[in-house]
Amino acid sequence: MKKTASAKRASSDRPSLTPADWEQAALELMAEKGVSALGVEPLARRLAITKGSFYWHFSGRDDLLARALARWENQDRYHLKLALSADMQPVERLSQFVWRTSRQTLTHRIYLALCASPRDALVGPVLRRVTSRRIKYLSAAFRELGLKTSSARQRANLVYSSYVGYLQLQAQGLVPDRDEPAFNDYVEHVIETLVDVARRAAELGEQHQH
Amino acid sequence: MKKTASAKRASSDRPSLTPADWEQAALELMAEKGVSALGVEPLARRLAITKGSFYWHFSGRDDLLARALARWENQDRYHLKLALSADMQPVERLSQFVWRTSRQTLTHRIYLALCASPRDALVGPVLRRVTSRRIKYLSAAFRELGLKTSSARQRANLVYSSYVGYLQLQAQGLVPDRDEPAFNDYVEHVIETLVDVARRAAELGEQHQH
DNA sequence: CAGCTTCCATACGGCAGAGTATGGGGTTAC
DNA sequence: GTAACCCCATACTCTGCCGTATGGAAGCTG
Repeated sequence: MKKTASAKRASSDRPSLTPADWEQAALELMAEKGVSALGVEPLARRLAITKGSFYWHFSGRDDLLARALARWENQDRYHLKLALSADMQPVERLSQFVWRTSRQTLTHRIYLALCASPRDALVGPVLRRVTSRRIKYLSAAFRELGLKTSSARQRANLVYSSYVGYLQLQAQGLVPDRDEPAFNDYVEHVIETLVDVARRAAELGEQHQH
Repeated sequence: MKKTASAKRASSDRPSLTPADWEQAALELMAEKGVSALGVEPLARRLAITKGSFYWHFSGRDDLLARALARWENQDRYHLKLALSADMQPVERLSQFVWRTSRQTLTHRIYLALCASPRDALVGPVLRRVTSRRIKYLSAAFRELGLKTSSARQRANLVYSSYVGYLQLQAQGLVPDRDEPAFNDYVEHVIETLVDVARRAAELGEQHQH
């Protein structure tokens, strides 16, 4: 039952931090205070430990940020792969995407934090890759729905823009929380406007083709 | 022709900075590097002057930020007032709002920077007020279009979310620039999806009422 | 038990920025 | 002309963080 190579100290009171622990704590700190708030000493204080530990695992602040971002990107890619492997109809997939926005999960809050620093040399590339992947996912779903390539991409951009904007309004506290009934109404409004209409339009196009 | 009370030094080479100069420079710096990058010494270097000048006009960094934000909020409120006073049909007003997104004007870039720091004690209240005002403007336009109060507010939230999200994608460089033809296509797609459909639905409701 | 590795604590030097103190040049007022 | 005021430069302290150097406790290894 050996977990990792660095969990050897079983008798001590504290189980010796792994790099993964530092990366996860870095992601949580960024989700709360933003990318610029990610520092070595603040993070060490948060973990009730000193810098001596950090600089044994990492070469510096940029190293930590890069590895934490890689960790997050892998998680996000894994989630997308799961969504793709699940055999659902396009409408279900799109609805699922919209509904998933509600969950104030850590992934979304980190994405929001990264959006706040798009010009960062380390954040920028990761952010662009993740965003592109997600938009491609949406675009494929709309194409399966029957839309042309250009229309599907435009609709995907629109849906994704409204997703990102909703995260922003959520951060400002100007939008109903997910436990309120008004939130369900809004999500249904979004699906009706951006998904169902496209489906009906596509069906209309099919009728014309027949 | 006395401009302000502090433009007295006419014979010297440099015309003596006013508080408005500092505030404007602060807004431009924030638009480029974000709210957290707004510091006294960096801004002084930017203006080729020393801190001694700054601390004569302002009590500190927070004072500058608060006054700069107030300045920006007034500008934004003025623009909204202009848009309201212009007698346009609701569809025109909504289209104008969408089209205005394209202009990479300073106001939009500052709004983007503020969105990145919604939890800041000074930024948060200003940001919420401005966002609420704009959404109310959109909601009123949709109500004039014939939508019910709840539907109009939902649609306004959706349009505004897509606006904010588009700013974000624009910052990531993942969206066509406004000089490319693809941009015009996209904007027309947005208007078609979020404005025209609402108009037709409202007309349909009117027909039912008749 | 001696020796090595792993992981962390402590202490230090260095830098960047905030805020303060003080003086000085230029302009206006009388 | 001189006194007062406006605006800015210079020099200073203080704080927070980075990165490094070094030692030490705990565990495994023979």
